[in-house]
Amino acid sequence: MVTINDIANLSGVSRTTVSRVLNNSGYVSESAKRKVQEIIESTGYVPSEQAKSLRTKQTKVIGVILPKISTETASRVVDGIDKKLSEHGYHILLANANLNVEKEIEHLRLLQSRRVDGIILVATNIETQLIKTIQEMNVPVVALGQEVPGISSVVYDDYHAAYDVTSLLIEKGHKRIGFIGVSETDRAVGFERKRAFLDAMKAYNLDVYSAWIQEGVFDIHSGGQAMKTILEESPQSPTAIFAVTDRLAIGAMQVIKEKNIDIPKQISVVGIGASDLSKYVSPSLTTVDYYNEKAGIETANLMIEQLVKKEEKPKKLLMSYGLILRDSLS
Amino acid sequence: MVTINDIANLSGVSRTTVSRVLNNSGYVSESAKRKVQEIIESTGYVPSEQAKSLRTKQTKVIGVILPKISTETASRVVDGIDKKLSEHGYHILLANANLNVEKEIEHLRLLQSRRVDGIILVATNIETQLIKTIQEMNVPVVALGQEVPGISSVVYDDYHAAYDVTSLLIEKGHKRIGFIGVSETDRAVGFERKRAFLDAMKAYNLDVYSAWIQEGVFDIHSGGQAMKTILEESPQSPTAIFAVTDRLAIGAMQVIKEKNIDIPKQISVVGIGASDLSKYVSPSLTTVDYYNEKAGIETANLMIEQLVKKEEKPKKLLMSYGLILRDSLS
DNA sequence: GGAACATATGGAATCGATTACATGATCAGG
DNA sequence: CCTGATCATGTAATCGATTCCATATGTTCC
Repeated sequence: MVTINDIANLSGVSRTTVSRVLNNSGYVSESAKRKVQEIIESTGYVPSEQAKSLRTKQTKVIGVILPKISTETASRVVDGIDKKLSEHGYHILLANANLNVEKEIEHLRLLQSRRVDGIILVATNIETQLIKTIQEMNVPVVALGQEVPGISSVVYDDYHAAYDVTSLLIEKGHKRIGFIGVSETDRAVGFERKRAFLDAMKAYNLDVYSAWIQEGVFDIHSGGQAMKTILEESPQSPTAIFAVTDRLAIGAMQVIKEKNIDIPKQISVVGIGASDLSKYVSPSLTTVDYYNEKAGIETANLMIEQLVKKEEKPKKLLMSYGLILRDSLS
Repeated sequence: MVTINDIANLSGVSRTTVSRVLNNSGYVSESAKRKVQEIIESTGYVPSEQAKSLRTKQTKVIGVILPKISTETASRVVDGIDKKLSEHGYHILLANANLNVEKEIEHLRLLQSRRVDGIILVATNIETQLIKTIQEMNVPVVALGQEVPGISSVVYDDYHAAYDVTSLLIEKGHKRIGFIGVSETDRAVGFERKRAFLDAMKAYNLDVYSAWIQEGVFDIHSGGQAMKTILEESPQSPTAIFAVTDRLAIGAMQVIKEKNIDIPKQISVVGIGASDLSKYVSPSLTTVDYYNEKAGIETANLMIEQLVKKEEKPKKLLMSYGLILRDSLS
């Protein structure tokens, strides 16, 4: 591999001069510049960012830790992050935590060893050990999806989104409403959305039956299982189902349709996420758009602010959301 | 940031010894080892891969160039790639070409400047300039999705998949078959799948009407547009539609349903891709599973072979595929 | 004509690791 | 007691860039 020294020798100048040509800095005569560029061209020399980073102390790489790569949310978010970061010449180093907290911590260390300029943590469960690790590192970290104490984060407005969805159902006249959630250890999706649901029900003085409150695990199948339980374990069926994710909602819809219960005439269903799926299932699913790509962009923005403007104080950004009314609701 | 020198000073040994402890190599006394480890622990020292790579000439990073990040195919593929690469201690540096050939070339250079150990190119259109650039670089490159001359590639069996799908329709008794493709500049999706369709029609002595051959651009909407043209521009409608991607097929289905034409009684629809969507639209879509994650794994495997076993000779791997029969076909 | 300044270039230290080589101690075997 | 392993550690070069500082040559202005 050809190095700056080769270029220097071949052009008959010092590597200092070559460096000047490369970075367009300092004084270089036109003739020297031409000569050097000519040699660079003919040798196909590409300077090593490696070596440069070692000296300049910045890699122009941002590590992105994802809970899982192949999800719609993740890919939208990464798309947004990349859009913004690439504008500023940053690259993304990907790390897949695979829903595993230990791996998340391991990746933090790994990214640190790669001397990334910053780390974006697309978070699920926030654990004390994780927070501790983050605080020990002196690399800017920005979280997306869950609030992490002490660092900048972009969070979805889970509480209000879920509250609005529930209110919507209630205002449409529903009184018997079922709920399909996920484990409350997931603070945003599990805990907050459930809290909002319960609060809204209470605000409207509606009863909540425990048999109608079920839990799934983020996939379509478990949404169906939860729905089965709701339908089978109680004498009376709810007239509406609020599932905390689109996939859970779609699983529920499948089961409802299998039982020849009409959606939305007999049971309305709503989800959260505005997945591609939600638009094309039938009936189309009423859901909430979380603007994931925008969230990615905003997260990258916070990162850039910390890197470029040396912003120290952690910021918290609350994303807005949009209700999408479709046919699964009446 | 604490360096190996700091550790050396604090532990009262040379940095050579620290390096030995770090890499578990050479001779180090138990006492020295303990001392060094203790200091490392207490300072939270993380060695710089940066500096290490500069010396050892390998970064343990693989660049992955994607035509577009937020697609189902891309995320499945990346998932597969990451699974295999992480087993071998490699990380992924992401590059988004955004369906832009110039950006693809630009990213090749950028990745080269980062001294990645290899590059995986998830390809769409192969252009001569791109091939030239690849050949000039002395970094292992593996392509996925399209065959690139001179380098290892993993390709889907577009021809046979499309031929099988067409035969399937014909054997179900369909004679009037419409086709929704994409631009033939996309060799795999555009050219090969169309060629297979035409070949199969010919083999069964079936006529192909030009009004029934339409083109879209990879999204659901354009599938619908193509379908509208097919239905409106010809006196007689086809009894089956073969769309080269699931999204095109789903767009077509939407339009067919809007016109109150029954799927599959009046028109059957098939796609390719086995997208999540295909399973949950109604009727569910008959499609072809391309095993994207597996393809990602295999691609990573080829890369590992080149890196670890120093395999020189380019290999070509043809992926298998699986027909998924669902309700959109009769 | 010399001080002050702009222009052009190179020498050498530096970033944080690895590693070839040298050196010194310890110990076993003849 | 000497020889040659084996063990333990350190010195210094190296990877490929950037950058501070020194030096040399013009150029300008009083």
